[in-house]
Amino acid sequence: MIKAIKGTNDILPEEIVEWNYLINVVQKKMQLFNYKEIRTPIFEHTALFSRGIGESTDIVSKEMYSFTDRSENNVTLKPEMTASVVRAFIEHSLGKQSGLNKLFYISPMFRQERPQAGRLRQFHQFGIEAIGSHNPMLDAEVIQVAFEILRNVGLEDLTVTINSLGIPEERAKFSAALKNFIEDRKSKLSEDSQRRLDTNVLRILDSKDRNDQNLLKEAPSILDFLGNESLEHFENVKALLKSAEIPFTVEPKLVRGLDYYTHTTFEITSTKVGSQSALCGGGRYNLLVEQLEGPSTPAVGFAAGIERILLACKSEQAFTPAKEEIDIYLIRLDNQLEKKTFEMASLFRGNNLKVELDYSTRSVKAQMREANKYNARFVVFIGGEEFGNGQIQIKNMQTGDQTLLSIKDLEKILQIVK
RNA sequence: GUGAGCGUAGCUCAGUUGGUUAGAGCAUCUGGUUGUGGCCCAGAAGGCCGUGGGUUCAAAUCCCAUCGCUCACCCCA
Repeated sequence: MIKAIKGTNDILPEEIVEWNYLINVVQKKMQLFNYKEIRTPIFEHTALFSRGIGESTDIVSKEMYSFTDRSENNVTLKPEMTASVVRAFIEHSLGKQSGLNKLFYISPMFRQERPQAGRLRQFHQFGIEAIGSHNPMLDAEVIQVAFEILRNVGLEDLTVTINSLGIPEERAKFSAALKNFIEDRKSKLSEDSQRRLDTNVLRILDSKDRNDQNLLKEAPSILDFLGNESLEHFENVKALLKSAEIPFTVEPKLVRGLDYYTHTTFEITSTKVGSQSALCGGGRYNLLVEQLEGPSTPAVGFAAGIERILLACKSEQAFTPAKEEIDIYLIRLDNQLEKKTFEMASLFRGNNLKVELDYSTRSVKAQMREANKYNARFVVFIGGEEFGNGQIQIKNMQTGDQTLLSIKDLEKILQIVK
């Protein structure tokens, strides 16, 4: 038997209900905040991601689904959306048409990692890329959109953490200081963190190792290395979040793994989804557009994991989808009447009624059971003596009341059923 | 890439000092008198006990291998 590829999931009809609910909330919120949807191809030239995300990041160095196509192009299934959106922004000169582009997306992403709870090889994200403004209002707005979406789908166990990484010069100074601090304690660190000393010093900060965290208690804080402008930007963002009544905590150790972040970074986590607790992550990336050979343009955005959010919803029992029902189930008392049943179905469906019928030849009892299973509001009996007289029985499944009506009196039938 | 756990019916799971024909609940299907649901009752169908090898008179059960799944680490949504 051929099975789905490891780390990929079928989304069955039962689950689609939850997906649609979430996506609906996302679309409504995006509309309210005036974000425009953008869709980009599912794959891109590999160079876009290696240049955009950062050669040394884990995503690029070991998680990408890359291959060469028949024309010997190096292509990659997109592991995240920011690089693609920025590419489209540059390619279509969106910055020239409008000073500020507020974009959102909903799309599958691909990363070849070992799957676990809340981590898949094909997963789905929605997110925002707001390109074209330095204003801290936009940082705050982006966080607000993410937070409100999560709140609106019914999640309560949410933690918003924010931090600022400043500008590259400030980050470099901090990196050096941190490296210094750590070199002295190198031997006491976990193996993983010792390795990170060479690859990415900043990431030692969010090591999960308890001992590491203890050692890091007295480590320098990025916030002490920020210049006045960076500090002011950060203070502004915090003030705006407060005014929007979004609860947050400042976490100087929140560095995030992608190279392109500057200034604000943030994360929204839940304790309800297992080890992969980040439902949403994002921040400002003022240098990426330029780095991808576009005009120097500031930007800020986030990405949120749909599967993780749904996991959180499930464990918080955040929403209970409404029971599906159908308007009419057609029951034929006589199997000779298939054509007539089909015509009746067309007639009702033509009047915007949700109709179901039996496609096998089954007893009336079996058909009734099916009608019940489908949550039919009404059942129409076709056949028998009354049918010879041009009449049908309509049964209200809730009350059990049954009415005999003439087939030709469509007005009356619709009146009862509507 | 590293580590741990688990594979028995469509689903959730019972089933070892190795011993008849492998079970339950839910779901499915059919009945419970002429043409009527839910609840209830009766019955049916559904399994190479993940796969391959080994030990044994005898393996779902013990051993080895292999595949698959899950969770965790790394890292990220």
